[in-house]
Amino acid sequence: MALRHAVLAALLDGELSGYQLAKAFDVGVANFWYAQPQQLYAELTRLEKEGLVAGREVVQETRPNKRLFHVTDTGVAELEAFTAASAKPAFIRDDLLVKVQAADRVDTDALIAQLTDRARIAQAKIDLFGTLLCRLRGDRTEEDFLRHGDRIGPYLTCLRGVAFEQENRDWCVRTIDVLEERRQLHARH
Amino acid sequence: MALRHAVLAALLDGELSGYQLAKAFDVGVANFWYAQPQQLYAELTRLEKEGLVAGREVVQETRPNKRLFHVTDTGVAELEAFTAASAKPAFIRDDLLVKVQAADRVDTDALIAQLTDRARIAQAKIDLFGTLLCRLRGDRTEEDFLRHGDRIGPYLTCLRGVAFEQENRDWCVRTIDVLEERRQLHARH
DNA sequence: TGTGAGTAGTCATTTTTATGACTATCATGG
DNA sequence: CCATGATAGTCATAAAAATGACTACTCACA
Repeated sequence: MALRHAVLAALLDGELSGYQLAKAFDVGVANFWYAQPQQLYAELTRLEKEGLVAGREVVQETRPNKRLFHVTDTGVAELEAFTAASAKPAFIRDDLLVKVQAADRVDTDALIAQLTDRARIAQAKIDLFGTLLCRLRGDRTEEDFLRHGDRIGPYLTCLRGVAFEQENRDWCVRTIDVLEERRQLHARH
Repeated sequence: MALRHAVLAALLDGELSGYQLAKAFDVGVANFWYAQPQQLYAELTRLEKEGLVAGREVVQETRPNKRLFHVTDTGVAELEAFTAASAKPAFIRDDLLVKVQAADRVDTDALIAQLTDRARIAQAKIDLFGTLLCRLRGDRTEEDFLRHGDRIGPYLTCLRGVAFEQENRDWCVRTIDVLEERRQLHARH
């Protein structure tokens, strides 16, 4: 039960429809979780049945009606309990790392292509999160916002997301360098 | 099918028993994957049935017999294909981030306790990976090893693991600072 | 003499996560 | 006027990951 809490945490920002939630989770919610729309709708249904979120129907003229959800007091209590419980340590679990682990036995070109692609994606995320951070803190400095802002949770997780992606990009670039240098050394023989 | 390739990649280092493999995956194989022993035994059985790994029985006097597995040519080919296929972008998916996302609504003390704990675990991993890196490169410098070593895959993934955990630790410390400062500001009113 | 820890595994089941295939309506561009 | 893409979802099923409950033997320690 993890997506469950991710949904609750995401809904703390205000009322959202399943569709809007899906948009947020599609980009990874600042890298802290990722899920398909179907998973979110299913989770929202379960959460509502258990009374952790409540939805209200919003009738719309020009587009399909939607249901906006918010976290109930029971839901906040659940998040409290979740926070107090110990978290299992995080790990990366990334296909790309598996590929690099096998670097000595697989095609270098294919691997470099994957790394290049990943570096590009990471950079895009850095940019995205950068603008997101600016939007969150408004015209305040980061220091000021973190001291006095009234909703810093998303900002803090977003900072983690940026750091992760920078590290990701840098490691990809470094790994590409290593692989290319080895290729050249090998070619000379 | 992801654990599958992680197992194949891990077995490239040489013959391992399910039990040894479980030891490696227990610490996270340099943070690139994590799995329970039962999952590994099950995966090894499947892999053997499909001919991607082969095992040989080793009879032992003093302790239970074991089966050592190695990757077959078919297995290497599978890894090749896997490497060529595009990887889905990685994301963190960490309970702790979910908790921090909800920081403004949950108990600060509980959250700080979690962050402190995580920072400690991260530091332990940094140390662990540090010694692992030393062991992998022997008496060579990192540069020299990466240029001329003949098994650099695990070293590269381990570098990623170290960077990840450093980032993890630093972010935890920073977040704790922010939360404590806000608590003090709040207490004064 | 039994208690706990380490080695080496198996079987069954649940929980969680992910995918495929759908239904509607509206707006926009060509 | 038709195709595409956005909005707003549902239902069923597959795949992956995680858990619980076991067996069996050995060794060291108190």
